[in-house]
Amino acid sequence: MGDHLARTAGSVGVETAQRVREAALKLFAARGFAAVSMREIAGEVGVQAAALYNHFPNKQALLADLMRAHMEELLAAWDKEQRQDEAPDAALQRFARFHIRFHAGRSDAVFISYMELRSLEPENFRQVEKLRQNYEAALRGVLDAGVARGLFALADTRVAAMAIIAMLTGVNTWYRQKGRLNLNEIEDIYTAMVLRMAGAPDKEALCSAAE
Amino acid sequence: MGDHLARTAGSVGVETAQRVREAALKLFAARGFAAVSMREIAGEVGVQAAALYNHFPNKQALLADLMRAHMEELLAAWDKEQRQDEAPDAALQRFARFHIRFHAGRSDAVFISYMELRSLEPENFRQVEKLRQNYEAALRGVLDAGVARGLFALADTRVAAMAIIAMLTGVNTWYRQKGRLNLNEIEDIYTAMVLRMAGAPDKEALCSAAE
DNA sequence: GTATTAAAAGAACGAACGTTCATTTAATTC
DNA sequence: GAATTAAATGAACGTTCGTTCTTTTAATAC
Repeated sequence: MGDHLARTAGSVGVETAQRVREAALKLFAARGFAAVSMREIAGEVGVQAAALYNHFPNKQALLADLMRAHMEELLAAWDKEQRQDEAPDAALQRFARFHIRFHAGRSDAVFISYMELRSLEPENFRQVEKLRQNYEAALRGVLDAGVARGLFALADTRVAAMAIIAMLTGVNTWYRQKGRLNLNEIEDIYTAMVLRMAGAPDKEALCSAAE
Repeated sequence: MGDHLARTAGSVGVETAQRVREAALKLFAARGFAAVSMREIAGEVGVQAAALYNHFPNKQALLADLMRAHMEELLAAWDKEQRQDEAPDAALQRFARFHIRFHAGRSDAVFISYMELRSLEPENFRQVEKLRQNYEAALRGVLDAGVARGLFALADTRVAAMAIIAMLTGVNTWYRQKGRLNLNEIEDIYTAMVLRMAGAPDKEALCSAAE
């Protein structure tokens, strides 16, 4: 007997915890933090709700874990992507491509990170918000450098950074793997728009049509 | 006796319904549809939860009412804003200013309309999504006209319309009435960015720095 | 191989949820 | 001014929620 009781054969803590993260990510993104129950997450993992508490102290900590992890991965990935002594226009182009590509593969985490900030308790919010600001500051650094060298014509790099990130992140609301455009095409379209938006000299002379 | 029972003096149905809408809008925006209870909404209005059901059949219908109303107001307002025979670049500029200004005064409704689509049951979702697509189509019409006349250099007006709307709507995540920039300044910055992004000939010759 | 620890189950907790109902009172109709 | 309708109340419905507790079994340490 004992075929439905207690610790199951082959269960490993870290593996279960990871499967809980994945299930929670998917469910929170699809229906929102408040609308998803611990029982649903547990059901997705194939475990009882009480088992979740072996891995996370409570529901809030699970959300905070997901959001913090996402932002830290994002910052680490951009850190790795950066090149020393790259010209601002090339760096901006790199940023646009990076942002689209990184986020496209993580639509659930992106959705959560932009939608569930309000579900975080103050201390968790503070931490995640700080990471988000770091990312924004990284882009602003590129823009500032471009303005300083006269490459970009931007009235306000703070606003521009937010506008660019909002625009790029918006891709996530409609991008589908089997959609009309593949990721490369989307990146091309957006980098062109971003560069032009920043007032960068256009190598394909799109501006030459002016006047 | 009777000081805490039954119909209260001076209560009028349509007024209470409106106050319910306002309370729900505020609470849904702040904490999300699923996280707000009917009792909280009722408390904000100063009424018992059961009284809400005199005005709305259920919680879902209340959300759908808010979202449909917001989208219909948006479309009606843009319809009024449009000018006959306006040049595409002027129309795009008008759209950008309109979108920012309209949304700035309705941050709660905007938040809900972009975040709680997933909380709508299929039929309600279909209706609201249709309205949203109409709005997107309105902007795409401006962009297409501009491309047709050689005023805009856009590789994909579908993508561009979504990018512009995402970028403009992003203002709502940070704009505050007493912030560093007033609404006029924000509109100036964004219209400049949008026009340049579309590749519109720049009257202030910002492109002339190129090459 | 025994003792300990880790990871699960299942039952139960009180609290809160959306909603319904019977009742009461105010406003309106005739 | 009596009858009707509209708008509220308070209590209650059955569910579901996040979480805790005890128990059981698997994996690990000695």
